[in-house]
Amino acid sequence: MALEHAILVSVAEKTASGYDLARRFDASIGHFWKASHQQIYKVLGRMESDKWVESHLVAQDNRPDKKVYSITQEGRDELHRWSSQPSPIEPLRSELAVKLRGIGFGDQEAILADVHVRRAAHAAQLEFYEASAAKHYPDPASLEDDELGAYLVLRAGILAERHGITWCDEILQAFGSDR
Amino acid sequence: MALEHAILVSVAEKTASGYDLARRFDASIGHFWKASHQQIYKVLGRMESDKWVESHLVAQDNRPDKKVYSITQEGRDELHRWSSQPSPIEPLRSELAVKLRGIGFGDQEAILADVHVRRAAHAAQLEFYEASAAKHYPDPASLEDDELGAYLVLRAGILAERHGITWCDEILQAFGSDR
DNA sequence: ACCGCCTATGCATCTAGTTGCACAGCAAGG
DNA sequence: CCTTGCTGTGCAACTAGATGCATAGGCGGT
Repeated sequence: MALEHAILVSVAEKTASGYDLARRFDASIGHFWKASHQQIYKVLGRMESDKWVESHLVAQDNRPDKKVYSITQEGRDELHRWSSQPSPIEPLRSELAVKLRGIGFGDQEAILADVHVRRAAHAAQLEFYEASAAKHYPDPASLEDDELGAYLVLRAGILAERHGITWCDEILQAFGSDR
Repeated sequence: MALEHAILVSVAEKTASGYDLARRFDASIGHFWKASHQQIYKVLGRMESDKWVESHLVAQDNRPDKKVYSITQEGRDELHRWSSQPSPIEPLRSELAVKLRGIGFGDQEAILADVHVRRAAHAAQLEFYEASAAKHYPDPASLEDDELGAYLVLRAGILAERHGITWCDEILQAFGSDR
């Protein structure tokens, strides 16, 4: 269960409310670990009872109060303990693969149309990641260790999208739909 | 929810018991859609009440009876209907990415050791997939459409493992641990 | 004046999937 | 003889996550 730890990393970088975290998950961490705001609030509650984080209420003008969370020493210890354990390799899960496997029983045209859409989505995401890399990490060779982590995560995104595009192209080419 | 459909494809290819399916999932489909035998039995039960499959008991010598499932017309219709819908792009989920993102708060040495292990696992899996491709699909250019599907799924596996290896290498190189 | 969107927090319900356990007979190896 | 492993089917309990709903004030546009 890594959502706790993803939140812990995010809160360790900078204190945040549940709402802030939900937005960060939409914008950055969420590219490789999705979470809805409902889930974030639920997990934050559990993390607070476990003493990994603590919160204080902050009143604001013209907007609702917010509960700002910060990491505790116990939270830091937990992060360190967790990072020293090996992480399981996430199994692949591809509905498209299942469809391809059974393409003889299905609707070939619809599947290939879907592959076209998927290719475009991968291409758009790749463009986004590459723009992000060019903007934030123009000179990767000179990064500090902690920035390096974030950069390598972005690299994973770039590699994954390229992999997705390559696969789509192979599929379309194999079925002669690459026009 | 694609497990139903993964099972449906497998049963459409060849009738099977729950046990057979569990083994197929271990050996082939399971490389891109994991399922435990408990889950398979549960889903088979639901599929039977939905009339997507039907079963009959087969007595055997020196081993327990088994319940052999076959696909119904309704099951075939459902497969076709399902394949004509677009499939959602599966979000990435990488615990290692979370660790890298927070490597400044964690145990760098342990994380890199884990990356070494992971690289080896990807390499072994790649070797397995490539051997499988060489054995079953020596001449990909001349495949029929239905074999093409299975071949392209294997290609996805190969591409994914290569992608995994590339990422591991980038990480190790970036942290100077590539020796 | 009303509509929709943003900030902000959360509960309730449902589903998919994991983990642990149970039963039962046969075969093979030490 | 005993243990381990294979064939075969399943239930029960739990957890993570998705989905839908609720509340509430302010802000900007038509």
